Amino acid sequence: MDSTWVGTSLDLNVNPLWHKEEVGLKREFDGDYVDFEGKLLIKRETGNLVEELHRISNENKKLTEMLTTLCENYNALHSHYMDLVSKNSENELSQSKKRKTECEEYSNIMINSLNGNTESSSTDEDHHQSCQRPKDNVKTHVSRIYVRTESADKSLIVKDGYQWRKYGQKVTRDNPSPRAYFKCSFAPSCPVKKKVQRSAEDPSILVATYEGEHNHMHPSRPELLLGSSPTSNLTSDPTAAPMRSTVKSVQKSEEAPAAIQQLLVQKMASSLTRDPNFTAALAAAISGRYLDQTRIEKC
DNA sequence: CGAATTTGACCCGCGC
DNA sequence: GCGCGGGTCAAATTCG
Ligand SMILES: [Zn+2]
Repeated sequence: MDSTWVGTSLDLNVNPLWHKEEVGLKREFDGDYVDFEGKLLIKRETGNLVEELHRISNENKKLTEMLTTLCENYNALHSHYMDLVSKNSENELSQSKKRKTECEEYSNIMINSLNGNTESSSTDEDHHQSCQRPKDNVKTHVSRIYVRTESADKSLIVKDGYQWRKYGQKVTRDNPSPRAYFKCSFAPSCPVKKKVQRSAEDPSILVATYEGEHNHMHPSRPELLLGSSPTSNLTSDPTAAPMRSTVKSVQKSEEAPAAIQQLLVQKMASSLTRDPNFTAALAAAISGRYLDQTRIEKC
């Protein structure tokens, strides 16, 4: 996520402008002679800055986890909503017209954040009305999800909040990457399956195909507390490694309709901005990321 | 030690 | 029937 991504609709203080000591610290450097007191002062300031960096990085990590879980929840909710909508239309349809078999609903959902680095996704669209009438198969709710991820290795994992058990992996004909088959861990009471395969054209996109509908609750962790004040969780972890956030830009321009993405962003943002704690925390997170960036490119 | 993953075998539909 | 390609099973293996 880059700052313009959120900065459009969220009223955040993106500019950190923290530590006015920086000017004083810069003034110590004019003239190529730095005396001992200046060194001491610089050392002390550096210590403070490092401590602040750790604190903010830690906070940034927590907020990123929060955002990830939020996106998972959003995705699960959206998928559930799609299921309800399709079921509803199916009921109406079966009462009115039995003959017209509805083509299975390809609901293309967007996911925003997964796996350490958060990125956007794009919906490929084959919204063809090919009302195929195979067997009386109206129950298979197939939904396709395109996940933008940067893990170029063979992890092939899509964190959507549910727990899956892998039961197969095959190489397919026209794709160098294998396809993984998963079942819901609540098998066989929950018949949901999903297939995950890296996209053939862009290897940084995972294509997850969900099939079925969960009949149990979302086992997502509800214990991460959203209402905590952003200044309260300052548990300074000395071993906290700074979050290595890979900064990158969305370059899938031609097949990523930015309008839909903006719409989703606005939808999520409007539901988020009602919580002032969250906005403040997000601002802090962005500041932390900004700090991290500058520190990385400085070292 | 039980659960989850791996991975080759197996199955099944489809075109020839 | 045969081969092929996608999907699943299950024994072996690894993992927590
Ligand atoms: Zn399930």
